[in-house]
Order: sequence, then C-alpha cells, then structure tokens
Amino acid sequence: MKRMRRIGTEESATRALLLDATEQLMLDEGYAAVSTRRVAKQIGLTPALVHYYFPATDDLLVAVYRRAVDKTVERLRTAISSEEPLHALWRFSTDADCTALAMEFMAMANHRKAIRAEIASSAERVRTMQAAALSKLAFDKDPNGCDPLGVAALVVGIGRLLVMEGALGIALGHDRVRDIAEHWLDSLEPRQETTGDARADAPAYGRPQRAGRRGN
Amino acid sequence: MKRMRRIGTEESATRALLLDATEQLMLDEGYAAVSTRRVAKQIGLTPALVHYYFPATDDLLVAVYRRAVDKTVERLRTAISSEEPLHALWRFSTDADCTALAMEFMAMANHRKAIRAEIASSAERVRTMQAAALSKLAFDKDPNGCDPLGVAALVVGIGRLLVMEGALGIALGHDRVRDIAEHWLDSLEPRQETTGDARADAPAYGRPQRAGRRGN
DNA sequence: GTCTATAATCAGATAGAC
DNA sequence: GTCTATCTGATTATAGAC
Repeated sequence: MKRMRRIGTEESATRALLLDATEQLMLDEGYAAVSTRRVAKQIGLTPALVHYYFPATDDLLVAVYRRAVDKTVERLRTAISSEEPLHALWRFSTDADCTALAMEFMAMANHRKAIRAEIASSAERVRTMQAAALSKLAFDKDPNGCDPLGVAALVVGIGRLLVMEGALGIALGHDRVRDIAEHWLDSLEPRQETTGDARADAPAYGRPQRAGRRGN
Repeated sequence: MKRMRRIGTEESATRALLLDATEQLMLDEGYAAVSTRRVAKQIGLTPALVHYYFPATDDLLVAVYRRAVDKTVERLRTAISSEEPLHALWRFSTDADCTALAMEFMAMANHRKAIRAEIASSAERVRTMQAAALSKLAFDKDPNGCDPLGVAALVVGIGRLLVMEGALGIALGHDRVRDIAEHWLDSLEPRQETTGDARADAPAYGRPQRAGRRGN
C-alpha cells in the first residue's frame, strides 16, 4: 500500500476560506476564472496549499458545490414550508443571488465530468423536495394537467430563465414573462387577502446584474 | 500607420472549414474544448493558420456565432411563417440540435466579453422577430395577460430548459412540463383538425443526449 | 496559403523544506 | 499548516520561411 499524500481536515478554517474564495470568484468572474492559483492569490496563500486541502481541482469544485447545495436546501426548506409554498418557490427562483451560483455550476457541468455527475444526482433530489411542498395544492382541479413535479420544474426553470438572461444583458419581454408567470401562480395558489393593504412581499426579482462581473 | 498583419479572406474554403470544425467541437465536447490547437488539429492544419484567418480566438468564436445566428434566423423565418407559428416555435425550441449550440454560447458568454456583447445584440432581434410572428394570435382574449413578447420568451425559454437539463442528465418532471406547456400552447393557438387522423407533426423533443459528449 | 519556430503565459500537480 | 521550487503540459499569439 503506497504512502498517501497528506490532506487537510474538513474542519480547517483555511479550508472554509478556500471554499469561500472559490465561490466568490465564481460569482464575480465566472467559473472559468477558478484556478488553484487564482483562488490561492485571492486569500494571500499559495497554490500548493489548495492542493493540500483539495488534491485535484475537481475536488475543490465539488466541495463548493456540495456546500452550496446544502445551504440552498436549507433555505429552500424553510421557504417552502410557508403558507404559500408555490409563491415562495417563485421568489426563491427569481432571486438572483440564489440562482446565479447554480447557473455557473450548470455551465461548468458542460465540460467537467465530476460536476455533471454531482448535479445530476442532486437536482432530482431537490426537485422531488420542491414537488412534495407543492403537493398540498389542489392540482386535481387544475384544468391544464398541472401536477406538483411539472409545476416545480417549470417555476424554477422560468426563474432561472430570467436570472440567466438578465446576467447576459437580455431583458426584452421579461416584464411580460413575470406578469404571465405570476398570474399563473396566482391561479394555482390563490393569494389570501390579509388586512386589505398591499401584499407584504414584493417579487424579489429586480435588476439582475452582477456586481463585479468582468469580461474575459 | 503600422503594417497590418495579413489575414485570410471571408470567402476562403479553409476559413469555412475552420468554422465548421469549431462548431462541431463545441457541440461534441463543449465550448471549453475550443482552442486554436484543437480546432486546427481537427482538420489537419496548424494553429498558426487559425490565427491567419482569425487573429484572436474571440474573432473565431464571434464568427461561428454570427454564422449560427444567421442560419437560425433563416430556419426560424420559414418555421414561424407556417399556419401555426406558436407550435412551430415550440418545436423549434425543443429541438436539441437547434438549441444545443445556443446553450453553449450562453454558457460561454459568462466569461467572454466579446460573445456576451454579440449575444445581447442578437437576442433581442430574434425575440422581436418571434413575437412578430405570434402577433396574429388572439391575445386580446387571453385571460392571463399573455402577449406576443412574453409568450415568445417563455416558449423558447421552456424549450431551452428541457434541452439544457437533458444534456446534464436531468429528466425528472420533463414529461409533465411538456404536457403543461403543450396544453398551454393549444389553448393559445387551437390546433385545427385536418382530416381526422393523428396530427402530422410529433413533438421534436425526444431523448436529448448528445452524441460524442465527453467529460472534462 | 500554409508552414516551422518561438515567446510568453498560465495551468495542474508534486516533493520536500520549514 | 504553509511554504518554495519544480516538472509538465497547454494555450495565445507572433515572426518569418517557403
């Protein structure tokens, strides 16, 4: 049995720093900006140290992804346990911050096998969870053949559409898409009037531009 | 005025070959596989020759994109001039071959400024064209606030959702999404019964897996 | 047109000193 | 834990021969 290379512990503060730096780099400049050198530089350390915690670069990326999924699942769990899970899911999906990182990973999955496998295995789990939260809606009466799974996939997909295009500078028709989507959501999950004033939670989706985005 | 570097003509057959090879490489292995070396190798030429026709790599990518947009616009034009433009647009957007390349460019745009600018300028043009084709539909009567622009954006977006997730190996709920979408389309643009037999054109969207996809 | 040769970066990954 | 030093290989891009 050959001598294994040394590797950092999961509890290390430095390891967490590396994950933070990688995530931030992806959000600021896109996943293509991620390299052991750039990540290390970002927090004033050396590339070799990155390899100490993450032997291969894919290990780093997968770790970032897993942590992000865990965080998302947690936030999602509280969101969809609300009175109006469908509208909560919509707000969640149209929130740029929640979705931008997911988009980066989807883009990255196109040419990183490890990430693709990770996404495929987590996506169905999350979607199933979302569908479960929508199962209390009265889809039986829906005249359009809607069901929890399809609605979950659609709502999240439309949210991503808006966020993704927004990041590219495309906005034509977005107002109308939002109108149609929200009208549809209202029909599936009627808003319950509270005290008569305007509803408390405005749509989270505003101007989707990212802060520090730089080109190539 | 400094001496300009030599550059190949637009009519060159070799230039067209380079564009073909680049496009194929993007579809087979993802945009990240595109480099002057890989492209040149693919057709048995040298990297330097790529730079002869396309001084910078971005020039090559933009040229591929422009050519693809032109081709798409042409196919789209004939498609949506049919009797049922909305259903035609749906079939177009759910066709993996038509959409896969677009997805690659969208992913690439996340970190290539030149591509992002190109996409932003072409996307609105295409969407406007699609919306125009849908303007003959009776949206005035639509109880859900649908309008051509929003419907165009939504239909294409949902199609892309299916294609994109399919490429990642995600399929959970896709059948239901397709059901919901097609039911919606039928309500917006009622199918006209022909001679009573099954409708001629089946949905184009089947198994979305790409052929030669390789990881990392 | 197409090539060879080369410069200048940048990447991933490892060994071994401290 | 963190570093320096190094190997290896890929990439963009240019100059100049043929």
